[in-house]
Order: sequence, then structure tokens, then C-alpha cells
Amino acid sequence: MAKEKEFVKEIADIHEDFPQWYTDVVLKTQLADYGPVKGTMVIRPYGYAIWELIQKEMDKRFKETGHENAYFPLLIPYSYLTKEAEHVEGFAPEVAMVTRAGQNDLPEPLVIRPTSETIICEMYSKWVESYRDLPLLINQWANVVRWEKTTRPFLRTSEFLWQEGHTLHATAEEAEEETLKILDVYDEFARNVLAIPMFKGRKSEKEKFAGAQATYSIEAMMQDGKSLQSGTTHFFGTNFSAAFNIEFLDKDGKRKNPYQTSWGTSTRLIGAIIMAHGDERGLCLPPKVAPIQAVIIPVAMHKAGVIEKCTEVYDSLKNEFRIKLDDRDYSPGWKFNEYEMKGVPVRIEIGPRDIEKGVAVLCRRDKEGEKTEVPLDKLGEELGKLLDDIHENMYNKALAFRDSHVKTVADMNELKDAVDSGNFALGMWCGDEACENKIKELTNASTRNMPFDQTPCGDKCVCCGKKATKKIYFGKAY
RNA sequence: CGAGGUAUAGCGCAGUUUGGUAGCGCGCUUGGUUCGGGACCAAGAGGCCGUGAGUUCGAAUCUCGCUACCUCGACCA
Repeated sequence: MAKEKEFVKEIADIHEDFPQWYTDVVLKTQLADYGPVKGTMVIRPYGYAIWELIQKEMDKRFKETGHENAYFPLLIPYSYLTKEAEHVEGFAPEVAMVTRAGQNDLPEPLVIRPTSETIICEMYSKWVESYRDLPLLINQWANVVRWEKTTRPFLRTSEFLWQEGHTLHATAEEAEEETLKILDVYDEFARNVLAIPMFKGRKSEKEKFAGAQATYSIEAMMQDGKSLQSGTTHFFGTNFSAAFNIEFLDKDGKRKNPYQTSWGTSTRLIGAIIMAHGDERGLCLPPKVAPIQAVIIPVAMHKAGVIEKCTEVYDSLKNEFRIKLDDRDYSPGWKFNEYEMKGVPVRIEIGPRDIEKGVAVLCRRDKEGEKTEVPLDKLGEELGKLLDDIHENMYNKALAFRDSHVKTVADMNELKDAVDSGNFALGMWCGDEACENKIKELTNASTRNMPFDQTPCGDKCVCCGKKATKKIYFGKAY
């Protein structure tokens, strides 16, 4: 019907105009709206509910691995930022500062945190005295501000929400172990909660965090073949602890700088969900972070007994699932489209015909048109199974997409072909930053990360042709 | 920050060339008929035309500045 075509046009075609599709989905599904200040966004209730579920799942994992939450101040003296040379160099260009308070200029400008290493280190230097104080494992949920040049809702905003973990350890081995452990937590979370497969690996020197000795990342492939860096963990060695005079007296009676890590994930993960799973109908949310896991849609609401039966079903499911009964005065067809656009995993239709048969119709979002009739007394059980199956299917679909969009390449031409046609390229690299820069210049792709499985796929650098020992992913990135 | 584009009702647009006081579709409100894939009829509400200055008797329309958004580059979670 003509009306249906108009609806489809409300969201740009995912295959023809991915950036526009993305923005349409964010705005039309009411995840977020633009704020009045450049690069800011308002996270609307539907989007914030996803963030709360992400927080809940992730926080549980941090606690299970021995971390505690704390909160550090938003404002940081500018002088703190300058203590670690690489750090200030990396962040200065995008730092926002407060220079006035009330009617007076401040004696020292205050940085609105772009990240909290410096102020946390300053505090840690007071708190740590003995090896008995280690390890110190703290996480904070906070907002940070980075004055980015180009912004996009969830993917890059001037202010964003995130979590940042900051830990201190007595030995380098223990700190390195922490960076890898958290990387695994991120990876497992992405797989089991967001249904997104990640490439785990180590960043190149060029791409690592300002002030880190080593940076690791999880990288997700979006449906346009671009990479989204979705989480990072950093090993600092003693770079910061030395700069900030964090010292402890070790068992051997010597004063030492502890080894440090930091790690973070942000509201960007919501962008990852949108771009990894969405389709021409809009959002498709993984059940574990879907604010509404199933929506009950009454059919022929005015007919006797329909609303009553729907309410009864709602009451029987509401304690076990995040469920909504939509009894608004819109036609069923209108609601079907609405909730599909908003990515609700399961729709439960209940109308006079179903009530007569003692069933409800379950329709899954991830497989178009697949409907099953389920006896009302088995609804809870079947819904649980269906949600699990939806998660599996979404993960497998994303995995299959990803695996079919990675090309092993041997030289620059193959690399360029691969990334220009929407793929990641996996190839050998000599480790020279000059090659990274040249690749970026010629193909617009950057190095993403080096997988832990370094089984060679060749022996020559894809760029310079010299002997190469590092296997690394290349891709265009957000 | 560099190049290009856009800004008129909640959304999508016309009107700008040739200045004369704003219109269409969707949505919204009310009443009625409807309801298993975006229903229909009728009656309504809603806009200092992004913003600041200038030209003019008169500016959505002409001139200059600013801002925001979109696309493409350089920087980042």
C-alpha cells in the first residue's frame, strides 16, 4: 500500500545512505535529541534506559572482578594535566576549561575532565603507602567533556557518559594481567549482552592512549564495514605513578612506583548496537539491553474481554520480563510498525481469535514475518526461550556479517580494494609508523589492532614490502 | 579546523529568481465510524520564515555577520 511505502521512507535506506539512516534512527526512535550547545545531545528516556541496562550488566562484572565504585570531581586544576608530558599533549587540543567563577577570573584555569587519570593519580598518591594498600581497584561512572571537531549522537559527542577504571598494582605482571582481564570482560559483555562480536587486540604505538605504554581495544564492525572502537584498556607502567609521585613501601623495604592501568567504555556502545544490528525497519535491540523486551498489542481492543485478557497476561509476565502493554488508541498495524522501528525484540498479539483458542501470537523482531502461536499458560516459558534464541540469532548474524567482511591482504592494492568495498583488511605490517601513515593517506584506513593470535598470514609488510612480523587489522573507522 | 550544502508549523517540503505581510502533505486536537500490518469522514489548533545588523515606504525573499545541522577530509571513546 502507498501508506506503507511512505513509512519506509521515513527512515533513510540503510544500504544507500548509512549516515543518514543512523541519524534518522537515533532521532525517530527517541533514543536522543540534539542539545543546544554544539556537539551535545540529550539522551532521552528510551536511550537512557538502554544505558542503565548496560551499566547494570557491566557494573556487575566489575564488582565480580573485585572493583569498587567511587566518584572524583569534574573540575581538575590545569597544572595536573601538565604533569604527564604525553598526556597533556594528547588531550590539550580538546580540553574545555573554566576560567571564571561569578564575577572573578580564577587564579588557575580549571579543566573539565576529558578523562580522570590526573586527578585520580593525585588522590592515589595520598592513599597508597604500603604494598598492603595494593592492588587498588576503583571504577567511576561519570561524564567527561572533549571538544571534538565533528560530532555525532552517541558516536562522538562533546560530553559523554562512560565508566573509567583506574587501578594500581605492585608489579608490572599484575597490572598487565588486569588490562587483559578487563579486555576479556569487555569482550564477554559485548558478546553475551550486546550480541556483538569484537576483535580483541593491541593497538599500534601511533594509536595508543596518550601516556600509555600499551593500549588494547575491542573493535566492532558496523554494517557499512567501518570499525567502531568500543572499549579500550591501557597499561601505563609507572608513567603516571612516577609523574604524580605515587609510591609504596614494598615487602623488600624499598620505595617503588606502582604499576597502573585504566580502561573505559562509553555511551558509544549504544551507537555500536544501532549500527551492528539495525536494519531497514529501524532499531533491533539485543534482548538483554532492550528497555522493552516484549510489547503486548491488543487487537480489536473494544471487543469484550480483550483488554482484560491482555492485562491478565501482562500481570503474569511483568515480574520476569521488561514488558509493556500498549492500550493506546492507535490501530494495531500502526503499533506493529512503531515497535519494530524501536527495536523491541518480541511482539505479543492478543485478539478475539486468540482468546477463543487460548493462545497469543509471538512475533520476533530479528526474523521478519516469523510468528508463532503459543498457549497462554506456556507464554512465560516460551518468551524466555524466544528471547534467548533472538540473542543467539543476532549474535550469529553479526558474526557471519563480520567474518564475510574481513579480507586477508598481501599488498597495498589489495588493502585498498578491501577497505574501499566495506571490509576490514587483515595483513602483515613491519611495525613502522611511516607505513601506517602512508596507508592512512592512500586508503583512508587506519590500523585497528593486532590480534593475540599472531599466526602469520605472510612475511612482507603490505606497505613497504620489507620483512614483517606483526599481523594487524586495517579498517576505516568512526 | 578546511571544502561543499541546508535552515519556512512537531516532521517533510513549496514560496526566494522578479520584495507587497505565508501555503501543501503528514502529524496534533475534538466528534463519529473503525481496529489481525501505519483506517475513514467532518470540524479545528498551530509559524515575529535559525539569529543579529543593514538596504527599503515595505524583507521569508536583497546585502553582511553569527549559529546550528548534514556530507567529505584532518583529530578522538
